[in-house]
Amino acid sequence: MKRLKYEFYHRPCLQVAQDLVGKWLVRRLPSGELLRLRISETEAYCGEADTACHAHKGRTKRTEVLYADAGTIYIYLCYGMHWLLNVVTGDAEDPQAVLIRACVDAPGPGRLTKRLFITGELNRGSICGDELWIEDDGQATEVETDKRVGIGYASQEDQDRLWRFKLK
DNA sequence: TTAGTGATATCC
DNA sequence: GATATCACTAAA
Repeated sequence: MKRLKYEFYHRPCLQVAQDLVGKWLVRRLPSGELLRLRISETEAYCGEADTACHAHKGRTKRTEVLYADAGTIYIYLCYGMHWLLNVVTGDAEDPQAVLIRACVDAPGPGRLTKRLFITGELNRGSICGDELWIEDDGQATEVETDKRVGIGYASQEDQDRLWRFKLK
């Protein structure tokens, strides 16, 4: 098992999103217990030019994290009850991120975070730290693309982009 | 299909 | 200050 480092995340978000499929998301609980889930679905949100990206209207208190350097964790509360997990990619000051949408045995971004006890406390943390990280088992994976979901507010053009990546 | 839930952004 | 909106889920 190889732990993914800064260099992995310091690349264009489309590439990172694709490469994260099939990797292992590892969570260390305060109790010390380790939980591992295999990532089965991701989505890329590619900066201010992408109207589906939270940062497309510019910097706000909430999107500030997206402007941080690669490997920063971006977590926010959706619909008042679901924590969604993202990882910042690319250069600092370039607000792009990858949403971890699902793992094997944990379909849906909200369920995934619930299963791993992930909450807003981890927001702004590092994905290379000791609370949450991602490992590569070296196994080859087949990835298929699809349209992103839940972004009806974005431009038609952006809604049609195949920026969702799934384990085949 | 629809209700539930609360932070955030945007508008007074 | 108020309200509209949301990268969702569970129950029916």
